[in-house]
Amino acid sequence: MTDSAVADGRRRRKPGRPKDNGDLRDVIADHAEQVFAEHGFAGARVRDIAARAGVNQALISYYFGSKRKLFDDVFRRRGRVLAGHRHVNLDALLDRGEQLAVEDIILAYLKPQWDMKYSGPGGAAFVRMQARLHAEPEEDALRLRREVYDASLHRYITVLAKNLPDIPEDIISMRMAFLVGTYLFMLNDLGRLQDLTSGHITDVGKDQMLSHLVAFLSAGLRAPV
Amino acid sequence: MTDSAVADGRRRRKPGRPKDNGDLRDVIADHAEQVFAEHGFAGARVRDIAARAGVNQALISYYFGSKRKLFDDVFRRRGRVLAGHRHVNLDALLDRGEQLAVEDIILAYLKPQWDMKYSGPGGAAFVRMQARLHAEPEEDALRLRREVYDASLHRYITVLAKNLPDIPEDIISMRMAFLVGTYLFMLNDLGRLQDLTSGHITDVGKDQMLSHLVAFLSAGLRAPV
DNA sequence: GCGTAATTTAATCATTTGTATAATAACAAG
DNA sequence: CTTGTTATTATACAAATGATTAAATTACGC
Repeated sequence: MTDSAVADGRRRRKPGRPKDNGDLRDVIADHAEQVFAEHGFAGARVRDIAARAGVNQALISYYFGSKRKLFDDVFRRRGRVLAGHRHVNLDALLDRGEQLAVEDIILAYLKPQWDMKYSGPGGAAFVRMQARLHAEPEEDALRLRREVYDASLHRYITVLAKNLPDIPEDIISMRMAFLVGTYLFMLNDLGRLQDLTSGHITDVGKDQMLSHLVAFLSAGLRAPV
Repeated sequence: MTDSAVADGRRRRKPGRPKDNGDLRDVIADHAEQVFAEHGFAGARVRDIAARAGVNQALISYYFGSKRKLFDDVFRRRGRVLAGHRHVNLDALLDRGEQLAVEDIILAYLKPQWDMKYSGPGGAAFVRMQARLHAEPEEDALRLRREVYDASLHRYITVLAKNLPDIPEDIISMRMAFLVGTYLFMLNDLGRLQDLTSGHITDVGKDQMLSHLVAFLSAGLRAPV
């Protein structure tokens, strides 16, 4: 339901450039995000994306070249935003100068993803795309992941290492990898937490959940070697 | 010479029941496991599975009915084994009677999965199948997950709650959900840990990795509320 | 030995899928 | 007004896909 002024109203039968030229490219990307999130790359159907975006199927070849390029494009778009926020948050922390708590650093890393998830359907879809991409062993997927995550994750590891002098940087690296798994898995669908635990978790709000997660992960990161 | 029988003189199998029935059903299941792990459900091709198993494509319909049923079947097969080991491990712990350490409980839960992963190609494939299945929002996938994980996870939560009286059972449930995400994500491909951390982790053996993980998760579980 | 049921194959079917092509309309430039 | 460029559509296609069919062959109970 990402607004597409073009999507519902008009049904032009004849080909040709419409009067109100569009950023149909963005409309396509938005809907593609949803479909890829729901079905994964292999499961997504180009026809479905085109239909939901309310455009002709050929348009997606026209704008993106191929299904794979569309996927990469959509993923990078959000990925860059995410990485940007992470960098900004860490910079802000470092500017404070004081000694940082592990909790603050973890929160700075997690919060952008959290906010993105709840920023709208597109954000939630991106989280699901990430979870799926992390389960793909293919080379393409690997490159994309590295491209998106590498830089900011590395900075956080360095800062954490400085704040946890008793723990070797190797271990911190490893634990940050644990962390990525934990939050992605969970953010992927909060609702599923209930399933995993047979309905025990019901009335925990998203903010509360985030702080629970930060507490859990911070304790793990600090665990004595 | 349009006779189809001997066109290529190689091993052209005539139809019919083979002398020694070598349970092709299991052969198919084994190879299906691999293919589903590599490409996910949607990405897997029935033809590919049949080809790798060295059987005719129709045979998989004959034995399993459909692609989806084949997937479920394969998944359940391993899932039951896994759940069985978890139950056994926990029973053994409880029989000891003494006060249990959180580390022991976590290890009892994780070890079967670990062992399975390193028990052979089938075990490793199953781990990847799990990671993929957990990223699927479809209803089918959800039911299957519940069916496999529910019972044993629940028991572990109860035992943990008894051993961590300061932490409400709700919180333990939530943290166990975190735990599932953490270990699945990581077990999915140990090699990828290196990617996530830009090659920082190299010479950590699988046993060592397991104890690192147990330390991390136990600390997280024990974190004060 | 014989008939029947079980197992396996080749061949094919009906769709689905990603992509390509040609036509057409809006718009800009000259 | 003509011409060219760009955005969009309907249509089509060749390849791939999950499933089915009919026949072939053998194991096995009687």
